[in-house]
Amino acid sequence: MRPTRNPSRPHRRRTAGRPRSFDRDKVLDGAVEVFWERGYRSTTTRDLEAALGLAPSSIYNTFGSKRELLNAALERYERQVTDRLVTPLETSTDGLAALTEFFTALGRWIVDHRPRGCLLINTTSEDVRVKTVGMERASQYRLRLRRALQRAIKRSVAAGDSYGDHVGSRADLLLGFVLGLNVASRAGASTAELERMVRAVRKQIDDWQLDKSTSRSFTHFRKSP
Amino acid sequence: MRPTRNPSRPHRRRTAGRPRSFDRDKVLDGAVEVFWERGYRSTTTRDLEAALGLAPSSIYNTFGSKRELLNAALERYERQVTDRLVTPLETSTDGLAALTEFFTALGRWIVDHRPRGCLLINTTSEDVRVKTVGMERASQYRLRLRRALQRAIKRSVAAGDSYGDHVGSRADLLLGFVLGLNVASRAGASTAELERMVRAVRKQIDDWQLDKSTSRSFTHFRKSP
DNA sequence: CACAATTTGGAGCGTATGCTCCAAAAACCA
DNA sequence: TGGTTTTTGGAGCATACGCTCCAAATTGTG
Repeated sequence: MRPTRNPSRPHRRRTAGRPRSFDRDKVLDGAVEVFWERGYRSTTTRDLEAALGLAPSSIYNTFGSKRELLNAALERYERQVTDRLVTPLETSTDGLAALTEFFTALGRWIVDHRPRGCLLINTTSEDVRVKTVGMERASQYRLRLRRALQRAIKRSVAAGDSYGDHVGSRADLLLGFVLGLNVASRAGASTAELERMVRAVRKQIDDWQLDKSTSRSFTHFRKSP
Repeated sequence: MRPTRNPSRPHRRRTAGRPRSFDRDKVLDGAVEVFWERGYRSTTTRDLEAALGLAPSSIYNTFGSKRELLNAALERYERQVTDRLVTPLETSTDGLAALTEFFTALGRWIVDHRPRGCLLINTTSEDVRVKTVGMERASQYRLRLRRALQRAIKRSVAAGDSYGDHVGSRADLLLGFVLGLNVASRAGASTAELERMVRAVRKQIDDWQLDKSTSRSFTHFRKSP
């Protein structure tokens, strides 16, 4: 065991040294791209060196190991997804409309990044034996997203837009569908297929809405004996 | 280039030779297990040799390469899933009841194999650059499953159990959810979480049912102005 | 400028990995 | 039984891979 510095938390410099020639966040963005396309296991350190334009010593000096670089990349990826998709859903005061907007934005995100799916999900899918940090991260992300979905449904109930029973179930349904969309993209679904799926979930959300003359609830009522 | 025989289609023997000491299908079952747990990329040929109890020459003589072994394993895996889950759905004459049974069986399957998810989906998630046979296979499987789901919904419409609009959308919703369930398992969802998800989709299917006094459709009607 | 501190380039180390090669083994057939 | 064909065990090859090491470069400081 050699006494190695913890690369993730650099101590304050006592005296000066040669400064870094690259921007840490830009490099992480590059790492996200590579891992996202090739997966963790199929990405070699030489792939990373080439894509990031860095020598191995720079990478290892800054991030410590390939696995830690992945973790840092995952953190950055998650924040970008969260900022663009989850936070708007969380901060919205709308109910079902917020859900519709969320799925519209998600659909755009997924189509834009087709066929790469979700980096977080992809990395958890590679080897079940290694308990990755990605898995912990994905669990927390799932929890957070489900909570946001459920709260939007509750807001719609409070506004009288939607019926009030099994709110949690509907959140679970949506959560499962979000995961499914990502994996459909990764598994090679066409843009048309993905967009059709997004329309499907939005239609279902529409059907949860009460008092909408064009909605299925009317048909529903009319067909009842 | 050496003239190599095509291992996947052994020609009929002209004269005898030493017979194989193992059962091809049992070996494939073993390969499914290994690939399912570790993923393709993290499975080494030595892992396979150990798990299958075979020498490398036996594996390569029989299957040709690691990739071809995966393809053969995928084929076998797909048939098992199909027999247990998809065929019952396709051959059933029920409508929504067939869907409920399908998701019950799927839930059991997924919980039984937690946290391995779906081998087909997992293998498509590893490296987006290589156009795997698994990806083609997964696309066809998705198509087939969607068709089966849609037909069940249509049967329920024909039987007067369900309203008749946007049948395709509902099939897409269910299809996306199936994919989501698998990836939730792989991503470390607990048994409780998975079962909750299955209950959620079954509740939604229930809500598609007309003329059921305990169903949400009644609430739906009652709450309408 | 000398010195300490840090990063950079890049050679290269030890092991892992997919696969091959070949002699020995084990079957059928004449 | 001798001949032919195929499989089996396992040594081993060529490359890939994660990572290390170190001299040179580049900064601030005294």
